[in-house]
Amino acid sequence: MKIATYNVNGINARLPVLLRWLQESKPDVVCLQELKSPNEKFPLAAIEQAGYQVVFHGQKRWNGVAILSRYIPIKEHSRILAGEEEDEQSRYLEVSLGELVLVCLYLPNGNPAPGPKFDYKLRWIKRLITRAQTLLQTNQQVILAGDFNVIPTNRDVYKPERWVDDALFRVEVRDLFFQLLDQGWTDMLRHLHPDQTIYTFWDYFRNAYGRNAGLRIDHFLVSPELVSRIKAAEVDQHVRGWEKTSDHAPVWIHLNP
DNA sequence: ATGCCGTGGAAACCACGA
Repeated sequence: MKIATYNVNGINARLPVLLRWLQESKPDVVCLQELKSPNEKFPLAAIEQAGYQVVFHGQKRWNGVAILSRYIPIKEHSRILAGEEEDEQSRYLEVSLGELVLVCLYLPNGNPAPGPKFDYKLRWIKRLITRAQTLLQTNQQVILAGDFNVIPTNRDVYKPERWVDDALFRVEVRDLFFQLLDQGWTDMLRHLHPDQTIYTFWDYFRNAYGRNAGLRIDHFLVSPELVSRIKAAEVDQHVRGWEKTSDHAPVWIHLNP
């Protein structure tokens, strides 16, 4: 089973690219982030016509997450990450697909740091840590996938020294990310490519993609019993080179039965 | 080293992203 995550940066603006990539890559399950669309404007018919059933949680201007599945019925658990009642940003979708529990997440960017947005990011990761611990304790097969907006280490960014004060790379954020990993999750892209430079995002300007000035911020974290079943984890990097493309590239894993 | 680009919504600019 091929499971992908893709920050589309606007589902309606990205629809042609998304459909082209679905046709080419043929993922069985897809987590989407940054829909930037209210529910009533979500292009449901086009995605269903491409062969997917969909669960989505849109929002008027920003954020928004969705899960697509070709064969396995999606059973929604939650579209809320517990721990902050007044949080109305659509950034979390937790479902089950057969035996598998899948979380699609869009972690806050957090810039500028320090500031209220950075504080919100730190609180959001702490809430995720709490939920992730609960999920691990159920001994289910769990995958946390999405745009974490966290650069884990120096080799996940083209020029680390330029990013030390950025909310994606600040030490508080990375400490929390590794606190999450220490619960027992495996960062699958890094696990299968320990020495490779891997990026999933390239800025639109300064020819960032052409210069390969990228960041690795889209991740697959998987629970312990799943690790040995995952035979591949890759970035569809060429999609970032398409016309009218997102600033993120799709990322995927292959899960053996 | 910088939202320099891209998107959406509202209103011919602004908020936001990373």
